[in-house]
Amino acid sequence: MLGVEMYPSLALGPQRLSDCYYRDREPAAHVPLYPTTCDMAARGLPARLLQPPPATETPGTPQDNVKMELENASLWKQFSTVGTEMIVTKKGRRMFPQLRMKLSGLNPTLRYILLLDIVPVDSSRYRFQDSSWQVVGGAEARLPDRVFIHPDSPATGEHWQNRSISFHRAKLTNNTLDAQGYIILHSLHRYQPRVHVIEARDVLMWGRAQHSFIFPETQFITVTAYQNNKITELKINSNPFAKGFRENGMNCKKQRDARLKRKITCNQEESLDIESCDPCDSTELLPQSVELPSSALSIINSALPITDSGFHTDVPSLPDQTVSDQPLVLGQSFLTSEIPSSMESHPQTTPENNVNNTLMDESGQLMDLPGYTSTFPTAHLRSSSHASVPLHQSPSIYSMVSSTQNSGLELPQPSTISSPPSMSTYSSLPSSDYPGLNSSTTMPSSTTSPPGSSYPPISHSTSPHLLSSSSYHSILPTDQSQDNLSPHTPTNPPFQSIPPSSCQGSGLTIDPGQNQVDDGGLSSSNETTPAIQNPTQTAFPFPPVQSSNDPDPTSPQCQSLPQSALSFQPVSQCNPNQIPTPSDSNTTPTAFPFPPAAQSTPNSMTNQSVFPFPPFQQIPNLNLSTPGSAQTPTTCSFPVSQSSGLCTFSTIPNPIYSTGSFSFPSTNVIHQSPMQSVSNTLHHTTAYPVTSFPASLPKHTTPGHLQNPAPTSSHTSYPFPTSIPSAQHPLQSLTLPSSNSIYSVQTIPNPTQLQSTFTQSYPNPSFPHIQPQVGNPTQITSQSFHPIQTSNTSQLNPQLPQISNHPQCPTSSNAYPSVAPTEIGTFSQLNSAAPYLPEMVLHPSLLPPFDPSLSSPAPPSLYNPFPSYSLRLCQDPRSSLHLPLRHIYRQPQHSHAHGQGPYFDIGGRAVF
DNA sequence: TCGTCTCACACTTTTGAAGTGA
DNA sequence: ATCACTTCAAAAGTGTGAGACG
Repeated sequence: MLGVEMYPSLALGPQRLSDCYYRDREPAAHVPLYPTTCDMAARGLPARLLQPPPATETPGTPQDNVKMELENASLWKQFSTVGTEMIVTKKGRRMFPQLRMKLSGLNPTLRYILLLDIVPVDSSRYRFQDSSWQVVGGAEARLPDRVFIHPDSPATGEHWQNRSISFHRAKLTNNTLDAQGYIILHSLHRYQPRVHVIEARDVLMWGRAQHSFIFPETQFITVTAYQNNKITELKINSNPFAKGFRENGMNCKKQRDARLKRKITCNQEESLDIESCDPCDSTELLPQSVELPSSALSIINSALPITDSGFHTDVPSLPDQTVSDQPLVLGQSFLTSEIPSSMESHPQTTPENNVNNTLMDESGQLMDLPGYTSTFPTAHLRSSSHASVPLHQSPSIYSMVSSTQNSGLELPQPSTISSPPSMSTYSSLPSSDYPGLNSSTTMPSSTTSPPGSSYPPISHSTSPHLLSSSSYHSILPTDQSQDNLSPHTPTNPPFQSIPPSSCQGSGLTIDPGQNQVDDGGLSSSNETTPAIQNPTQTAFPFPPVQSSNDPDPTSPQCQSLPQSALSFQPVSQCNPNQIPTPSDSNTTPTAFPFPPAAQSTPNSMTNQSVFPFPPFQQIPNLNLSTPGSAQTPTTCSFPVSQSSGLCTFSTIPNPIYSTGSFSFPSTNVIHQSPMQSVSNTLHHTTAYPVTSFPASLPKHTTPGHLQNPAPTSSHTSYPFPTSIPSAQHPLQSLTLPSSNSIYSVQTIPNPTQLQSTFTQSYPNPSFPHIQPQVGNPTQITSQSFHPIQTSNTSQLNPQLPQISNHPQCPTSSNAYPSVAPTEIGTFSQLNSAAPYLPEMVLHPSLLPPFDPSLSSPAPPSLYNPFPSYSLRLCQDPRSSLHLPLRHIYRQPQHSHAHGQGPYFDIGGRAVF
């Protein structure tokens, strides 16, 4: 089914939805939704429409405790330490490792939809140079976000909790014209997968309770061909489909070389003998016989001993590598804890077997060998405890921030969750959540930091100039970070402690040159790729594609913080300026709503000028709060971003929300968990940073630029945070102008602090992950976004401590508390670019999921159970739609036997 | 020339239809 | 006729390397 609230646009009242949707037994075809339009419309709608349907439910239900655990976190961490790369192809490529998680805390009787979306972590483009990922420029225009709906959706909480949930059918593509509904990503960009759990009481209604989860260790860089040999090794060793490339495999290099030789020899012989030889002669035989001595024998030798060895050998080595090369990575810490004892104990031998039985991912788990785990700090163990461990324990699990209504409820959970209050805030957010997302997106831009801000972290690490490399770091003064970081090192400030060398390998580094480039890019903002203009900012700044062209999308933009925050005014309200931009942006299909930098106001944000979008959402918010400067303009731009994200805040009318739930909620909640972790053993927060790509912050972000105005403080740097705020938007901004910064703050602890904590605790992940993405991921992960007064870093700092200290912080690092919706939003849009709205495509495969009889025995008492059938959207929604749903339409099912799974195309453009 | 992307290839796994037997 | 199990072929997933493209 389709969740509406996730995408605010969709969130319109049931009535509305009904118009567009209807249940259908038919296998669901892809149903792409175009949130943008929806969002737009939704915003225009009266608040009440947006509000969630009256809930019969009682708050306080288990929902509040919703937790998600990344089952194969150890595998992910392994990859993360090296720098996870995901192949993207035109035909679509599955992710490996797969996203496999376990949910807990759901109301067994309620139905939920699980969504997967992947958002850019920053607005940079990367290149693998000198054994590390370096920022080489601004990101390309953001594509319409697409959401993969778990085929089992909707299903009862019992259903989800009784099994591991895998998104292995989700495919990634770099084909911007993809009609399959796959998730479209740009190559050589860094992304962060997010999982959303949306309560679906009714087909028409989504998201009363929304929980979003981000696992920092799942960040990855998209590639068309693997760049890092270590990643290739890991993939081969852990992916059953790549068995053939293992040492003992039939398609291993030796074998291939041997075959090649054979061919060559054959050809030679043929050429020599061709005249005399009979074509029928088995060339193979000849070659083999000839070659055997050399290649064959060698192969045999190697193979024999190895057998599984390929795997095994590799495995051990990998861990070693990771360990040695990279000092501890955040992930590592997690790993240790997370890795199930069983896993650890696993002899190398069994991997294959296990794999067979388990998901492919599991193979990865197999990977987790003692050696590997050992790498992780013991301390983490606790937090990480993980997977095998009870949910809360598992470090991997992130507690969610629920946007759920109930949010106010408990959250007793020790480990993950943030204080209840925060929860409540989120709850209110539901819709806001997304908004939050949006904001996040904006953030990147940097509100906090100007262009640089978004990448601040990077800057640090990579370039001395830059602020702290990691997002967190970014916050820190450049100097500090710089000092610590080596140019090449991934630069996560946190990881500074880590030897550069280690970092280098996997860590991302920023290109010194980038800054320049970025700048240039910025100047050219108009160009198709905003990102380019300003890497950091650009990314975020970019308006959602949709917005650009579509009114819808634009609307979001317009929505820009101000609106959303304020009240989701109709698009029309948006700045004219902004609107135009979108058109301009057209650059990508996604077209960024945001107007060129010029539009943006210049004020506070110097950079902004460059980017149409205010670097940070915050700014907008700030602006709102403080009328000032350019912000306004910026806000406009932001809106887009906001809109782009899940955000649809507009839909959400929650009072709380309005109140500025933002700041706190997200922060509190989010933070807390992270904080907790951080403060204590976990460092989760740190972990997050780690996960995020460290180093590579785009140089472009020049420290100096922190446009931000001030309030955000953070210009310093936490772009993300800023974004978050923006997400918060409107409401928050209003209430908490400063709050904006808050996010940033929360999410991003002080750079310094963070650094200290993180770095200490975690080595850079090999991943270049920039931490922070902070903006996004961190926020999310950590949840942490405290309502920090973004304004000053200094402020942030203080907060940071708090965070760490936060009593509530759950011990288990592994468990990731759900991210506050807002945060999420930030991410998605996030960071970067958050601007675009996601496209949702519903795959046919979804349909089946629900078999009431099969699924949970217990019918939802609260509401009438709706049929499991997948929803069918209006086929040609567009025509009818005056509303948001217009975009929804039905896609043809996949011919593939294996359903790809449902995808929603949030973007404004049609899936086809 | 370089970086990036696409494609065909060989291999493995997964899937689902067909066959068999109870 | 139904169900469970096995077998087999096709489809799909995977990394590699050559080549094309800009």
